[in-house]
Amino acid sequence: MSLDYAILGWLSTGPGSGYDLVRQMDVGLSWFWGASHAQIYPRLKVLEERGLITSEPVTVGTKLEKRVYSITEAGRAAVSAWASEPPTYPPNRDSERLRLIFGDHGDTKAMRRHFETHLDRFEKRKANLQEFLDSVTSRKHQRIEQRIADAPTEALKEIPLAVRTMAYAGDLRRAELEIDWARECLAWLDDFERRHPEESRAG
Amino acid sequence: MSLDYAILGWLSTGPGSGYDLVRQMDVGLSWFWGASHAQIYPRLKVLEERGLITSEPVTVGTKLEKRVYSITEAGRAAVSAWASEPPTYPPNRDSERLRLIFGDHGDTKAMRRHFETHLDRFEKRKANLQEFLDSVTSRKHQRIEQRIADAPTEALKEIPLAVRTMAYAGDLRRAELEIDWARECLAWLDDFERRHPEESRAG
DNA sequence: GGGAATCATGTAACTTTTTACATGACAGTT
DNA sequence: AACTGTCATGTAAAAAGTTACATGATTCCC
Repeated sequence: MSLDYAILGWLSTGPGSGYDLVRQMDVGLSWFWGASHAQIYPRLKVLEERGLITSEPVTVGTKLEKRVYSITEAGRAAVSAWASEPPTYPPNRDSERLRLIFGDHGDTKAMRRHFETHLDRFEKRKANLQEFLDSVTSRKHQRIEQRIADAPTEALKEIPLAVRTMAYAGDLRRAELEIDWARECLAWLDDFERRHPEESRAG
Repeated sequence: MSLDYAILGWLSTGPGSGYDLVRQMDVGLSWFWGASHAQIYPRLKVLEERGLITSEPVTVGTKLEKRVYSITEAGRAAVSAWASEPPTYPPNRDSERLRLIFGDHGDTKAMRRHFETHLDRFEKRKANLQEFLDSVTSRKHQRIEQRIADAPTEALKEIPLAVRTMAYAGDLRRAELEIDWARECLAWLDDFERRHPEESRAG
């Protein structure tokens, strides 16, 4: 179960609460594996039962308690074992392209809206990723620095930053490809509507 | 639920059995929405209960019965309504990149295996997509022809083929991007191992 | 006629994910 | 003192998806 390893992997860079993990989803982790608090809190309990993480309560103010989780040696071993497992590929699930293929092909206005939404979404995504990639390459992330510090040899210190750069730069290019694709689809639609002005309405 | 619309959308191009739909998953539909027979058969019953599809038993040979489903007018209306709904975006779930980010960064051999698997997977995917795209553009698909024939005006006959070409060509470029990405990651790894031959082993 | 592959359809148990419900503390501000 | 936003953690019910179990017919080849 990948969620387990998203949690364990994140905790392998330092302790944190369930809420920290929920926050982390908004600022980077969800590029790879998104999950809501309703999944995270129960899962943390399971991982603790299995001895892969431990927790201690921390009192904030006078009454508010949070549980701060840390990875155990067993947890680190589990991550290490998972890391060399062969990848498994889930089925493709793309509701947007499903709509494009099976949608109402008389309704070019709806098609246009969908392409524009696609374009907008990936332009925003590109901007966010660019910002995030910049912050990674200028080494502003405490948890990545921790990873670098934890590397057992000088040479291996290079890797944590490199894999993140590769991963996020890859995502950035994926976003750029989607932007190009949406623009080309819109250009085709412009051309279609120019050639067939009578069809340029909801069907 | 997108599976419903994958089923309805497919049935909107002509009647077919559950098994036909299962087969279809291997030859095109699963590029967008993969599903196994264990999901499809129960779902067909639900859609029939809701009046979106109807079925009739067809006897093959002397005893074997199959149920052939057809979309109803209510079903077509449901597809049409769904087609103009705004898209919803599911959370990202990419276990491969999760492994890259949180995997064992001392084990460069495992990293290499993962990049090679990625490369291999998308090279195969590219080849399959290329073949499929060729068969689409040379109009060898009966169900696409049906879509074209069903278009209410001459101008709209252009759309079914165009959207499929856009969709599969987009997928092809996505596959090509993944191939480039994997090659670059491997090049980085080659360079790393050249610079640090002592780390070129499982850690 | 036997065997293998494929056609054809289903169910049961389980896991994973989503949506909604639910609660309460703390911090700032008007 | 009331209000708003954020911090913080949970549960319950439902939906969606996977894996395994299960059965029988037909077709084709040997």
